[in-house]
Formats: sequence, structure tokens, C-alpha cells
Amino acid sequence: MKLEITCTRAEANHKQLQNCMETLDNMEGSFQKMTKLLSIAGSDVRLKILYLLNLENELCPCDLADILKMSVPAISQHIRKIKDAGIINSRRDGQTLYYSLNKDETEIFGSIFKSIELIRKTA
Amino acid sequence: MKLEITCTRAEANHKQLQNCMETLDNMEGSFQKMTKLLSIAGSDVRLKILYLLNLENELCPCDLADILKMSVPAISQHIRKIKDAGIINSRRDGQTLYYSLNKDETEIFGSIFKSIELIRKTA
DNA sequence: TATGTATTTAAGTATTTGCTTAAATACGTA
DNA sequence: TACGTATTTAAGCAAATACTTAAATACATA
Repeated sequence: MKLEITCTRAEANHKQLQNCMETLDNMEGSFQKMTKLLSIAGSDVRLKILYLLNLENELCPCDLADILKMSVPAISQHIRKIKDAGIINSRRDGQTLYYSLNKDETEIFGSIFKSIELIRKTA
Repeated sequence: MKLEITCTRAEANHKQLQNCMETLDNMEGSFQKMTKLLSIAGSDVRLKILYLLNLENELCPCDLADILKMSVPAISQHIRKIKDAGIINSRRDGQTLYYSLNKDETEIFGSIFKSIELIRKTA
């Protein structure tokens, strides 16, 4: 583990590196939050769950299990992760829990969904 | 593991679920590609590497190790992942390898970087 | 050629992840 | 109350991840 600037290249600009460090330090909270969102979305199953919730407005775990051809507990555990991150909300109707995107928290997902559809067109 | 529609809610709309399945099937490639990008970006260290490359245009592993206060091999292994995904390119100058974002492949990262800075302002 | 620096690669390991199965909880209804 | 369905939670395990240290590779230069 290194704790100081050790790059000995003649051209290494230590002032530049120092600035980078300070920038990151000031943004630590933002990076943590974005990393959390992206690590949630960076799973095939969870990205599809998010996409489907955006498409259909709300779905229950059982629907998602059917659509994604997975067990209900597996889906439920993905949902918990997404919910813990504050990305989705639930509404109960009898025995059924309906999950939906919390639009306030998820501006970034709009771009991601658009990008997915763009890949489809250009591929 | 389930392989058929088993949701027995009275209101379950099997046609809707079927449509969802077909939509996802048609987009499988797009999802794979986006999942790859997001899982790369969904790590604190890698997101910072990408952000720094965007900020500084190009940096060497040694610089990144200094800025992120990590060992060079650790950085190098993250770089390899990012490179394998086609997100960055390298240019050699003597013993030093300079890495930079491959702008063609990474429209989505622009939104992510903007979003990170937005969090900073609103938080 | 021998030595030193920059980087990558490989091997080892602790942690995290994502499923499975089984059990618990919540709600509706006979 | 007893039973059935929807969902979550817990325990267990295999696979993936992200470091560490040591060794290999690439290049520059004396």
C-alpha cells in the first residue's frame, strides 16, 4: 500500500495529482452514492427489474419471477437490495406487494434506459 | 426454478407478462452490454478511475495509484477490466503507459459524471 | 550486457455475491 | 380458527471479486 506520491516520471505533475486527490476528497459522498446506484444497476437481473418497473409502472415479485424465469426468493432478495438503496417503493394490495420506481431518486436511470434502447437500434 | 407463468392473482395480466418477456428477449444483447458497463462503473475505485481519465484526458497507472492511494498492481488489475470492456485505450511513451477514455463507447458515462456532480451540488 | 523503473501477470486468500431450500410472516377466506 | 397464497427472511454454499505479494515483461540507459 502506498500513501504518498511516488511516481518518479520526469514529467509527472505532482501539482496535478494533488489537485485530483483534493477533487476526489470533496466528492467522496457523491461517489459513494453513485457507486451504490451503479452497483445495484450493474447486475443483469436488477437492471431488468428496474427497466420493467419503468415500463409497467408497478409489478409484484411474483410477476417479476415469472418474467425473469427466476425463483421468487431470488427476486425478493434483489428487490430488497434495490429498496434498501431507496430506488423503489412498495404499495400493498391485500397479499400482493406492488413495487414501483421512486422517480425522485433515479434521474440517472432515465439515461441508462435510453442508452439501452440506443444500443438496440445501433447494434 | 420456475419456467412458466405461475402468478395466480386474479388481476394478473398474463398477456402483459408475456409482452414483458418478449421485450426483454429482443433486448438481451443490449442488456448484456449495459450490464457490463454498469458493473465496471459500479465499483468505487473504477468509477473514480473513469472520472479522473475524463477530467485529465490521460493518466498512467502510477499516477492513478498515487491519487487513489492504492498499490500499482491493484490499479493495474482494475485497468485491465476496464480495458477488456473496451472503455479505455492506451498509448505508450517509453516505459509509461497512458490510458484515456474511448469516447465512442461511453456516451453513458457523460450522464453518470454529470449526475455525480449534481449530487455534489444538491447534497 | 547489466541495472533500474513502469507495468502486468500470477498465485493465494478473505470478502462479497447470488443463488438454493426451508422456515417465518402477513394477509385473506372458508 | 385453520388453511392457502404472497412474500420475506435465514442458512448454507459455490462462484466471483478485490486485494496482497512475488515474479515476469517491457523499455531505457549506463
